[in-house]
This record gives sequence, structure tokens and C-alpha cells, in this order.
Amino acid sequence: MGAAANRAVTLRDVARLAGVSVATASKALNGQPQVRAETRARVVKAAEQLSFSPNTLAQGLITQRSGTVGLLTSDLEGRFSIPILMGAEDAFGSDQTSVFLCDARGDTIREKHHLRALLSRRVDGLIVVGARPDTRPSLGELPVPVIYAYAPSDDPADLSLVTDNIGGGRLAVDHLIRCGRRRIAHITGDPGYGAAQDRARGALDRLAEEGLSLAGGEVWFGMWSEAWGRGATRMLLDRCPDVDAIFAGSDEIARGVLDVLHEERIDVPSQVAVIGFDNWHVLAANARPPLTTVDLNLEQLGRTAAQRLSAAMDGTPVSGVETLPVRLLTRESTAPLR
Amino acid sequence: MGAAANRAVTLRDVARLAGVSVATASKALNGQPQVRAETRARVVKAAEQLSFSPNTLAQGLITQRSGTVGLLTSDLEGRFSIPILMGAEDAFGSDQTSVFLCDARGDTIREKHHLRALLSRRVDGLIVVGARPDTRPSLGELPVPVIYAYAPSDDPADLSLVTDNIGGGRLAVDHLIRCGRRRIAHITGDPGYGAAQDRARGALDRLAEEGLSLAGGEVWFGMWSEAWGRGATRMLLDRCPDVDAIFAGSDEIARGVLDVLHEERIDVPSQVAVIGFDNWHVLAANARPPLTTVDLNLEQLGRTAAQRLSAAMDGTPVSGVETLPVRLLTRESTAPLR
DNA sequence: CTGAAAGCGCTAACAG
DNA sequence: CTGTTAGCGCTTTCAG
Repeated sequence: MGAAANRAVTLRDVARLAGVSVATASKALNGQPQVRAETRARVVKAAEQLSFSPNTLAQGLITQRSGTVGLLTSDLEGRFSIPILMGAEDAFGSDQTSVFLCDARGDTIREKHHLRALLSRRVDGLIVVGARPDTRPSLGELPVPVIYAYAPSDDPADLSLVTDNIGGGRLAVDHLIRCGRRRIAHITGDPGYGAAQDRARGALDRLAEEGLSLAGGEVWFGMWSEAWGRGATRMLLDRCPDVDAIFAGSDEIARGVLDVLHEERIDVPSQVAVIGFDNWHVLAANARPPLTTVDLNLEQLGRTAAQRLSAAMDGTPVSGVETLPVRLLTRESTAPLR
Repeated sequence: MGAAANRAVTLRDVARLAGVSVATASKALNGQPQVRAETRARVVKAAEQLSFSPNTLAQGLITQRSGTVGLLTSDLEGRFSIPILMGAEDAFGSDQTSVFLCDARGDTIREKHHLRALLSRRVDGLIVVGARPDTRPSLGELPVPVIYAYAPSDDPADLSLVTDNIGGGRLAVDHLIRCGRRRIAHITGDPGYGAAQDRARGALDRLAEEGLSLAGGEVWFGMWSEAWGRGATRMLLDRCPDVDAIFAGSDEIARGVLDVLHEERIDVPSQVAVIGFDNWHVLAANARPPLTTVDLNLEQLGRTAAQRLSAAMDGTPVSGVETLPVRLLTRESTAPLR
């Protein structure tokens, strides 16, 4: 059918059927101790018969808790929001808390609108997930706690959760070094992204510790696209034909790198090892060969966001920027030399 | 700050500040006619001063409408749910309706849980988005209207919205024919998917109308992966070297097809035209050359779902299966012969 | 142990 | 035009 809509069954119906008062029915259903076992059983049975489901709105009116949180994202399309959102969703048990999803699409006006709607729905808290890992404007002082995920707030009084891009760059290069590579190049995306800078910085740091410098002389900044990955690789091969490893700043770029290497009949990983970043599954797993990459651990980030938010809702707010670890995911595009 | 949480301001506070009764304040704020303009102004000003935001829960208690809908998806990861969800989100103006997002991850138990929670939150309606375009079990009779999107319900009494896969297959082949191709092959995914069967069927139909049959003799069913696209293409080239167009059942497969063609130095589109399916942006737009493909119009599907749901909530339920059109998106991997 | 009464924040008659 | 009263569905004192 789909649309059956009789009047919804209320606690009063249950009470009537069980032959008790509404108050008693309420206590029985909520496991309050001061109810005779026999009575409770009768009420529970009645509730089941009518398939009663308590009106959460009414409960919320009393308890001053709606049992909902708002998830304000700037780019749903983006692959970043989704895992975070899933992590958050399952950290709040579905029984306890439901999440309102709002996509502002990078539009401040729309964000304001959504915020207003959420507040008027009396959400108990808010998670704000940004589109890219750069600082975003704080929502300011709000009547409910807020956690910023992925993109940190510009106000240090807020709590922000971000991925460790510097650590990721370091991890990637470290892995390459452990594979015995010494002539390591770094091709990455838009230098305007904090993520590009941080990943490069981590890579450079680790290289320096080893007394190594970058093959090709410098970081190849460009765009977050396969095409740039291809173009940069061609130039790199030209200038530095003896490169033995390439750290790509994203999986998209890495795909471009692999393509050109394949074209030039340079074997991966035996001649050149390649490592990506993001673990964008459809790109990384389908690559030829499957791509070793740095996984952002985004679900974990989402779970942590939910936990911090719960803590804040229970009166233990935290502030500052918390950096969450990323991890290496090895597939076949890297291997020890020889 | 983040957690400021004084007591939320209520209509009573506004009324007091404006020096009127709660009832009058309510009327003033809700644009009821029977309020003197001067009074209304005073109330509105007071509300602004206190940055009052009406408690939607309380309103819902009275109007018997929560102004929320549930979005029950089976695979958030999947690229399919997201655009649908976005379309739905913006078809319900954010001022009117907010959406609860729940991901059941293909687990029936979890689905039941979510359903229960949603119902107890008194959602006004439900959109159920499946993971793959095959029939799924109906949720049965519910106290609110339900729309099934992408994956149709097995109960014809429900309303389901699906994409036109047969039409899509037809569209793809039609385009190839208009490009002057006569030796058209079809490489596609898992034959257990209705989508694979339907796309093939549409392709075959259109071919038949033209008196043509499939290059390579039959449909190449396999898996939804780049690797299968590559493997199938190699076999195809072997068996049928004069093929002049390949219709791939998905963009992933198409990427594999392009790879092998490139390897064999067969030019796309001058020698062989290639068309994909799904318009999975990161794959299609970054392909070499950029991939002509069939766009599923998923946002539109989401919008339509929202509209149908609104209609049903207003008392105009519909049932059956509604098939929504897909559309051709031409990029550079197809072109007229010569 | 059980029920009557009050009230969460808001709206909707109905009097004044 | 404005205020009083009742009540949405539920929980929670407080008497019985």
C-alpha cells in the first residue's frame, strides 16, 4: 500500500487496552522499577499488539533532547564526506541518535538556511564537514556543541578533527625508502591546497632525514587530475630518466603516472615504484597494477567526531585541532628493489 | 565556543519582551491576519532580539507533521545513492523538510532498526534507495507513504522509480549507428544484474531494427571492472579485428576497453568509437579520450522521488513502476566515421 | 504499586 | 484585535 495513515497509535491507546493509566503505561514501557511485573507484562503485550512506537517528538519536548544531530556538509559529491558521514552514523547507535543530512554545496547562504532549520529542529549537536582540508570560517557561538571534521575551523576555540597530511607524506616516502628506493620524485596537485603543501612537507622531511633530495629537483605541483599526472610524468622521465619511485599526491594523479609508465614500457614496481594518496577505491584497486596508497581513515575520523560530539553534549567540550593518523595500504605498485 | 547552551529561548520569552500574550505572539510570527501591524512589528522585533527560533518538535506535536522524511539507503558508498539523495534534498526545500539519512548497508536487521527509529521520529514519508537496480523486498504496509528509488519494490502496490536501462542501451547503440558504425560490440558486467540484461536488450533491439547483429557474435558478459574490460577487449580484437565501435556496460569497463585500444595503437574514436554507461564523473571525464557515456539522470530521479512523496503525503498516492529517462552525454570517445 | 495532575512549547478555537 | 483556555503525546512529581 504505502499510504495507510490511520491515526498513529498513542500511549493512551496502549494504556486503555492494558486497562491501566497512561502514567503507568509510561513507567512500564520505560523500565521504571515501581511497576508490578504482571502489570508491566500486560502493558508490553498491549504495546506490541498495537505495534506502538513512542512519539519521539513528544519525548523530546519533555527531556529537552531531540536525539538528533545535524551533519552539515559542503560537498556530498565529494568522496570525502561520505565515509566520514558513515563513520559518524554508526558511532551514534541508530537507536539513540538519528542524523539530519544537509548539503550546503559550498554556499554560505544555503549553509545559514540549513543551520537555522537544524537549530529549530532542536538538534543536540552538529558536525560540520568541509570539502577540502583547509581552514573554514567558524559558525560562531551556537546553542549546541559543534565539531568540525576534515576542514578545520578558523577559530581555535572550536574543536576540529583533521587528517594528518604531513604524516601521510612522511609515511609514503618512508615506505619507498624501505623498499630501497633512493631517487624519489613527488608529483602532486594544486599548490593552493593545504593538503598538497603538507603532504610535500612530510615527504621532504623524511627525505632529509635520509640525506636524500627529491628526484627531479623539486616538487611537481599542478592539478588534481590524471592528465596532470601523465604530463608531469613525461617531463619527469625526460629530465630524470633514472627515477626509481614516484610519490603521487592523489590517486587520480597516480593513475596518470601509471599510464605513462606503462606506455613507456617501464615496469611497475620493479623499475619504478608508485604510491598514491587517498585510497579512492575505484581508482586505486582497479589500477594496473593495483595501487599502494595512503588511506585517510575517514570512517575513523567520522566515528571520532561522533564521540567527541557525544562527549560535548554530555558536558565535556574540548577545543583545538586534533590530528588523526592516516595509514599505509600496500597493494602491488610498490615492492622492494631487486 | 561551541557549547554555550543556556536555556533555549521560547515563545513565552518573546511574548513577555513584546508585552503580549503567547497566543498573540504566535499569531504575529505566523503571519495570521488578525493582528495589528504595530503589535506584529513589536513581536517580530522581540523575536529577532532574542534570536528566537520556534521549536519544531512542539509545532509538529500539534500539526501532526514533523516536516521530516527518512532516506533509507543500502549503500552510501555506492555512487548511486548520493546523487539521488542530493536531488531529493533540494526538491524538498530545506525550510520545509529535513531529511534523516540512514544507511542499512544491505543488512535487513539494520534496516528494521532504522525503520523503527524513523517511524518513532514521526517522519512524514520515506524514500528507500537500493544499491543496485534490481527488485528488492517491499517494506510492507506502513503508516507513512514510501517511494522506492533506483531499486524497485517487489510489491506492485508500492510506487517505484527506476532508470530506463533498456532505453539507455538503445540510446547508446543508436548514437553509434548515427556515427556510421556498423560493427558494434557490447562488453558488459555481471549477467546476474537486471541492469546488464536490460542494457543489452536495448542494444540488441536497436541493432535489430537496423538489420545489424552484434560484432563478436554475442554480448560479452563478465564483471563490472576495468580488468574485465581489458580482457574482453583483447579477446574481442582477436576474434573480430574489424570492430568499429564498442558499447561498454559501465564506465569502469569502458576504461578498460580504452586502455587496451590505446595499447594496441587503435585510435579512438577514428578507428573504434567507445561509449560507456553511468557517467561516473571521475572515470569518464578523466579518460583518454574523455568518455561519451549514458547519464543516469540520478539527481532528477531523486527530485522526482521527492515530488511523488510530497504528493503522497498530501493524499495523492500513486503506485506501480515509473521509468525515468536517461540521456546521452557526448564527450570525445565517439565521433562520426570519416 | 497505581493514578491524577501538571507541564514541555506551541497552536487553535473561542470569548472578550 | 487580544487574551484565555484547552490540548498535541509523553514524563514526572505527588498523593493515594
